[in-house]
Amino acid sequence: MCNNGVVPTESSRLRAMNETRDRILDVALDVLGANPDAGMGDIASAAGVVRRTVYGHFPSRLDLVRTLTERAVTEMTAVLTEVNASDPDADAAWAEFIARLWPVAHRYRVLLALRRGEYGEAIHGMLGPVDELLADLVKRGQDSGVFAQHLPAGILSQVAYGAVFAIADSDLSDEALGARAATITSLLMLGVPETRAIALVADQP
Amino acid sequence: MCNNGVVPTESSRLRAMNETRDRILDVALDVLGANPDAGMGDIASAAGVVRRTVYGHFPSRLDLVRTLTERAVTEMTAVLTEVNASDPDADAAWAEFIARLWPVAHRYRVLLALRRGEYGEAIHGMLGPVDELLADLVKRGQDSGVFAQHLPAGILSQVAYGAVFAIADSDLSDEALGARAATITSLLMLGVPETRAIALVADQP
DNA sequence: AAGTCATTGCACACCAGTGTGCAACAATGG
DNA sequence: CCATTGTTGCACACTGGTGTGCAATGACTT
Repeated sequence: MCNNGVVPTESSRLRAMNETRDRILDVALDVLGANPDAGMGDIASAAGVVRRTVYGHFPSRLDLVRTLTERAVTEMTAVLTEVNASDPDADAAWAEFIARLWPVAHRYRVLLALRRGEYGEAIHGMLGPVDELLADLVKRGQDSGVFAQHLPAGILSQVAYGAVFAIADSDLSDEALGARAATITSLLMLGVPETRAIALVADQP
Repeated sequence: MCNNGVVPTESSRLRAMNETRDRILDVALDVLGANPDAGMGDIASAAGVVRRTVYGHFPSRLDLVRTLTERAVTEMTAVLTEVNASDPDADAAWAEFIARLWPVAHRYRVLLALRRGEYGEAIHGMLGPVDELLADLVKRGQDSGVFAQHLPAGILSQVAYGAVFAIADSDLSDEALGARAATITSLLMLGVPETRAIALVADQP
């Protein structure tokens, strides 16, 4: 009676099953990214699988989106808490955060669109913790004088990282340029002077 | 044989008809603003009218959205061309533009959401001229050195006025504060120094 | 008074997407 | 070899929105 808990050695069947499950999730990000209104059928065929199979892994469309969101929240909070604790300066923390968040944001940019309409409330609720961490960081920057105060921290943080997603969404061919541009732009709108913003970006690897 | 062209004196029937038509359009902005996926039925009942009547004025949902977009484009280009010609400094022009655009942007903020999914292409196409004017203004600012160049003018203008719409979309209770915040934020992300941005906003009535 | 016509209230067909049920199939594991 | 089980392909019912057709109504026009 071994293998009583979960996934000790993962028999080949289970591995295959998880692979299709993961593939569905990965593909769903792409497909929904291209068209947020895509149906389960579109996702299924894009994943090389039948619609019925998708429902085998995710009882409903909402479950799929929810799982996607969970992933995003997990990855984002991980980056955010880590950076938040390590860097004493709010502006440097923001710069590092965006730089490290960029690949994630680029992958999950569809969630911004999905936040409206239909599952908006569910997604919005799950993204709450991320929003709070973000607002805290901006608040810290405002209190220490490195960020502007023309907007309350809650809204300013939303608008700033909304811009990051917007840039991630724009058809920018160069990936690295996008990351730098997103960092600089968000820093600028947070009230960081251009010279300082450029210096911060230059520090990034 | 008078009244051969259009609307010379508008008999009371025609006036009533145009009133309902305009009411439908006005209400549609609100309803779609609250929920971009709202159906013709929702719009109809919100306008105090039956669904069938809406189809009497607009043969299809697309026609309605198109009319809405036409309105927005007309109002926006009017403001934009006027401001663009009058003000020699790009940053001052942008500040005035946003200030005057604000009420319009606030009304038509739904178009930002509608730009994706379903009618996205149609709307995007109609908004083309506005995008160009906007990009030209930003380009002018970049060439004269008042705007930053971390992003190409086309994308930077999109992101900047995307932020304006985002602020218009945020649940900001104070209207006047929203306009000022939108102007300052967009100026900041265009690379205008905070002091200059605040000075420009202070010049606004 | 008679006619015009926007509006109404119902009817309907149509479409697209969702979610479920079930019998077959095929690869894996004992 | 046989049982398990993820996958498949087809079936179906259901929902919700779209767009159309048509007779009846009632206010306005001539």
